[in-house]
Amino acid sequence: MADKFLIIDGSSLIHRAFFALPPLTTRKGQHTGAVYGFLRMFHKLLQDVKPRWVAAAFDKSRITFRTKLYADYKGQRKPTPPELKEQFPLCMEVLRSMGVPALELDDYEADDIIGTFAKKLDPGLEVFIVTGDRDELQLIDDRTRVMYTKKGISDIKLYDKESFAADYEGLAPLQLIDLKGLMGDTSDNIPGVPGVGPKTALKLIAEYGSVENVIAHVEEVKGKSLKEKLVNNKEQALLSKELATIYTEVPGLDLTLDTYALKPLEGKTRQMMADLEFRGFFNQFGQIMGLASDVESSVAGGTSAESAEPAIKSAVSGNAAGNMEDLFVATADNRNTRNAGPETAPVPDDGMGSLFGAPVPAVRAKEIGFASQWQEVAAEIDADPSAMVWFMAETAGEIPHLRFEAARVLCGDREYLVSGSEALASFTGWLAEAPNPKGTADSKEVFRTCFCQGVEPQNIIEDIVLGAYLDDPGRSSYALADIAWHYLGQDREPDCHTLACVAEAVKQALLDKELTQLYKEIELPLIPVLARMELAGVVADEKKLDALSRDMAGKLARLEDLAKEQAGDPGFNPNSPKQLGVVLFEKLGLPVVKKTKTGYSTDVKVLEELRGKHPLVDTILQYRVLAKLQSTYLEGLKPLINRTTGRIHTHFQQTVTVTGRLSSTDPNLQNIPTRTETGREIRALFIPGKGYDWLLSCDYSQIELRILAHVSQDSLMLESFRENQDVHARTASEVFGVPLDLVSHEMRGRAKAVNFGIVYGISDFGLAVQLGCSRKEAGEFIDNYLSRYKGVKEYMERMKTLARSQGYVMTLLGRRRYLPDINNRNFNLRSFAERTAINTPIQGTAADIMKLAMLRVDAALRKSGLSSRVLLQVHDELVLEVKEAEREATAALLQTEMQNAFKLDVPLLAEVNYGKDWASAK
DNA sequence: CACCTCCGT
DNA sequence: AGCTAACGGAGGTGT
Repeated sequence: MADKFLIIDGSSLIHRAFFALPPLTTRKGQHTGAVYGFLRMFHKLLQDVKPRWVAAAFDKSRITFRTKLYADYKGQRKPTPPELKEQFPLCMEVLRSMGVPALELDDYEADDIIGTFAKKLDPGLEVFIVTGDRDELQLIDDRTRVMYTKKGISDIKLYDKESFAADYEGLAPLQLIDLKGLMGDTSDNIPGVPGVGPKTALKLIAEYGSVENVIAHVEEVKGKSLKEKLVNNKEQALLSKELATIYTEVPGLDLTLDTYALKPLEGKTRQMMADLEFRGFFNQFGQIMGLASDVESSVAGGTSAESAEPAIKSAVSGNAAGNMEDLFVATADNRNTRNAGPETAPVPDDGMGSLFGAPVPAVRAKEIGFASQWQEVAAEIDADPSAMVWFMAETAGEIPHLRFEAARVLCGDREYLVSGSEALASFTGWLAEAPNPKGTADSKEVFRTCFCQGVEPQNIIEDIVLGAYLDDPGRSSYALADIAWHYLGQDREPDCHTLACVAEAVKQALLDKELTQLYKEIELPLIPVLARMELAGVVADEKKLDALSRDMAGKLARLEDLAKEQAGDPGFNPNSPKQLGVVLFEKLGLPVVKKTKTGYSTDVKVLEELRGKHPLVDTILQYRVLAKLQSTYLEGLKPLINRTTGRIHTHFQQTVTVTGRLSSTDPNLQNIPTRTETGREIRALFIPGKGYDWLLSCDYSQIELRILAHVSQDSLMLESFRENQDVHARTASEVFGVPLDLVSHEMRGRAKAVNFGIVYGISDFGLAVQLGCSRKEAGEFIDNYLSRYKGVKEYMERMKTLARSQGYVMTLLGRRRYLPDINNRNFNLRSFAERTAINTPIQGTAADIMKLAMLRVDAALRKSGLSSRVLLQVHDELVLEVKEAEREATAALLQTEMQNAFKLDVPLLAEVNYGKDWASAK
């Protein structure tokens, strides 16, 4: 095989790494997340491609040669965040210290440098280009392949001529420039032909081969408007093609191969990695690139305990488990209390996770296709009832007919691949019977599926996705592959082996952080409860929904006509904020109240101010309210009514919010309208299902403020709740200095806003906006409040100090949230982290308590033998459907369990209401 | 896909 | 000097 030359598009990859990975800073505040991600990727590439030579290319400035040509094009590049900008030179420095030339030129982009390499290098070499920029696919030829990071930094697709053709309708790589000529590329300031998107462009180029040929045959093109566009914009198309073309004749590049040969690492690289706090990284690269003599001797001599030891360890185990975790945790976590990470998972090198397509596992899984085969396997597994079983199941079908479609099972070193309906049915039953402890990745789906099959899984003692979420709820993804990347520092297939390896790391992290109890006693047991709620679903009265929707459609049509008339434009779209902005502020000349990033703001607040200046404003306000209700809650709900059950089955997400709350999707049933009259009509569509008579709702009263009273131990607040006062009125009385019985409605309203503000981590500005008063006035309210509620003030300070010193805050049940920006030099980021430090313990504890309550309610209902069932959770409210005969018993049970879910230093109050629909259960 | 707007706790 | 109340999901427009 020919020797390989690897060319790295440094600019695009660092960019990718920056957005794909969590931010990371050194103790000194140097941002290193993108450099870290880049190096991680580089390491992987060295492993997988095994190049003999490596070069990296960078853009010198963001606006360069080709884009300059069209610098006056209306679009502008988004500004590069400073945290990212500072990492480019850093990365080049690291690469150069490793002996990898990092090239940048004044007049050429990284693309051009790469293109020139690709074309000018000795034709006997194999060339690999790695990039996050699709443009570079045009460089593919017989010996040049492009590794394109499809998403994030780990999902890499290797393109050669064939795979390019497969993705681009049989086009040759170079025809990409023709495609760009027509469709343009906003991110590169390439205009293309307006109105021609990827689909049309692909069709045209597939047919005509090039932009020039499309223009030559423009008369044959079907579609009048398309033809017109092409004719009117032919110069622009040709220019766009030119802009998209990578220049491959960059002069003055050093093409001597020796310059790019990989060399052993020197001490300076080790120093640099240490400065960046990339512990362990140096040794990983060292294993591939070798070490120069100055480093080897120091390792052998054991002068540097920090790096020498891991070098030996990872050399022995042949993997880098734990390093990744160390690195990420180093920024956000409490560095003092963490123990050393590397003893996490033994990661067998099974050859998985190659960048090049499906890897072959070391040991093939045994395929199980018949029930009898599974029975044999089950007997083997059950022979040791303490043996841990890891499994991953794929499900198919819809509620109430969910079923498993395939399952992978790992027990010890035996792995099975179960398929076929009989074998899977047997497997499903086994989940409910086997004594073995089991672990998986998304157990809610397992429970849902098993419940549909009439069985209840037993001894599911691990859900790794959930565990990873508790370890750090702020991550952007909890897909198994991403979790594996995080904990193991490797690209891994999301399979049982990965699951088992990651599990060790996750379990250890939870132990270290004292999260195991929250995990085992609350979050895991909650899963089947959520699964039952989802399967139960809730009935929306479809007839009324249709009627309401028709009614609404009529009103909307009339308002739309009116709006068009008032705007003086029959093409006016009242749904378009952009068009509205033009009409209001340019055509009608109304004063601009507020601007958004991209234009005029037309939100409610703005329109309210403009009310009376033009009749259109009022029309739009009315239109907006109805349009929202119509599209989101009427038309939006319709397709989500299950055709079999006739009910709406939302999905409760347990690993989304940073504070520990649940979220609800498809549809979101946690934001059904309630405030306006029309809104309540929508809420009233939700009714008890067949066999039930009432919707019963129980909600916590002021739970967040009660938690604030508890955690702050503020004497006024404690007293207020212990005496069951109206807190907002009491606050008004304190802040405005009037006796409780003289508090006016308005004063109470303002005090209420202040109380909310406190919970959110108040600012005078925010409160002023909320109250519609001056900032000064708002500031005085706050000062007044804090001088009366001293304990609250101390609490706020305490949380900020705590966050600053340990890097995270906790809820009462120990749930953590990391605040990496708490010491950031950027005022806005720091302030945000400070407000979060105040809010999260409150909001998160409320979420904890609600979860406890759900477990208690679920258990108590089952024990009681009542047929009432929980359908929905809306943060501080549970909604159940109940039979008339069980109404009072259920209400009593519900209230008791909710109020006693957790012991605070003030009483927890929960109020029950019931009705024939959700609106009247209030 | 980013942005705006708006629904809830 | 400038920007600021916490946590979410969804629909629509326009690139």
